[in-house]
Amino acid sequence: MKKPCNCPHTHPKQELSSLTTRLRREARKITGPRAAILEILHQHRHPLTNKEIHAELPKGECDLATIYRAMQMLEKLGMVKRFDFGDGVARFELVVEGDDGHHHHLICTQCAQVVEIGECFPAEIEHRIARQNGFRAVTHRLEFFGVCPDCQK
Amino acid sequence: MKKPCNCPHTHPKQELSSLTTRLRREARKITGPRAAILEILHQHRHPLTNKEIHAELPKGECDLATIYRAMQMLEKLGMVKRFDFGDGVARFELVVEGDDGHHHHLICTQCAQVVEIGECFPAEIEHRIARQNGFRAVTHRLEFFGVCPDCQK
DNA sequence: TTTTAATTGCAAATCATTTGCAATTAATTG
DNA sequence: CAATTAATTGCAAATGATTTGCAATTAAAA
Repeated sequence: MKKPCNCPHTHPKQELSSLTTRLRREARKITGPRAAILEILHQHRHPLTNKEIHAELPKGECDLATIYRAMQMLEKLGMVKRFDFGDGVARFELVVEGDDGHHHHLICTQCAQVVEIGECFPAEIEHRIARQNGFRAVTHRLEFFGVCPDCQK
Repeated sequence: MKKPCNCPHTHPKQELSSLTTRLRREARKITGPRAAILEILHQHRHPLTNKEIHAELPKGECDLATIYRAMQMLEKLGMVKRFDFGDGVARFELVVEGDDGHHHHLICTQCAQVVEIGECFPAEIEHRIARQNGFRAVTHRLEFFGVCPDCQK
């Protein structure tokens, strides 16, 4: 379950400083480890596991436990979104300010390649499901799985 | 994350024997622990965790490791379907013969009550997603979360 | 009933994630 | 800029779910 992320895509420059601003706003310290973690998340568009983030950091830069703690905090602040691909490992993606980060992925079951999906579960159907069962504040967790072009060869 | 399953619903009688038949067909032994596990799954319509299954069994009836092994095997044979509610614990449901068991749930984030959902992600949209990305054999994992009627009070 | 391969119990091993705690440090204050 | 303080970190140990090695047991075939 891994694949080098050779995408040169980085998020808009502005974002990084806005991230530290957001942290400060919450009375949180901008520490070396945190800046480094945000930097890594910033350079990858795909969800990363804590272990992957740890591996990206210069050796000894930051403890794995610190990354776990940072992700918990960032998630609580809504700066990061947690994804579950069903393999028992949490993955995280930076969330653009003002957005809730809700979206889905298409994952290759052979090589774990991840594609971000624009589609979402139809809101009308979700509302109907909520109504029919008397539930409130209904959302969903949705991920697609299949075999990518490369792995079909 | 638990709730007594006070549903008297059991699956059609016929099923149980057909289950053992299926096992035999696969050159698998019908052992006490396995029969007991199938019996438990048979009496519950909601997904159960291995620990819950273990708790349902008469004390000392069967080791937890045996249940883990049995579920792995039953899943491979397609007799059981694994569900992931995102809380780090696997849940299983018996699959009706001839069916693939694909369906979804609506889970209360407060009391963990589970409702089985009839709706599914629209096939046309899924096909489009597969096509647009060149993926084959695409499926999805989908669960809904919200606050149930009881927990709204 | 014998033979044999599948299965089980039990303990130890894995893995991801969390946590206690003392040492370190960012940010504030004077 | 130095002192003060609460937040943060590293490290090791603790958790929890799940897996695995292995010797003893047992279902099913012969």
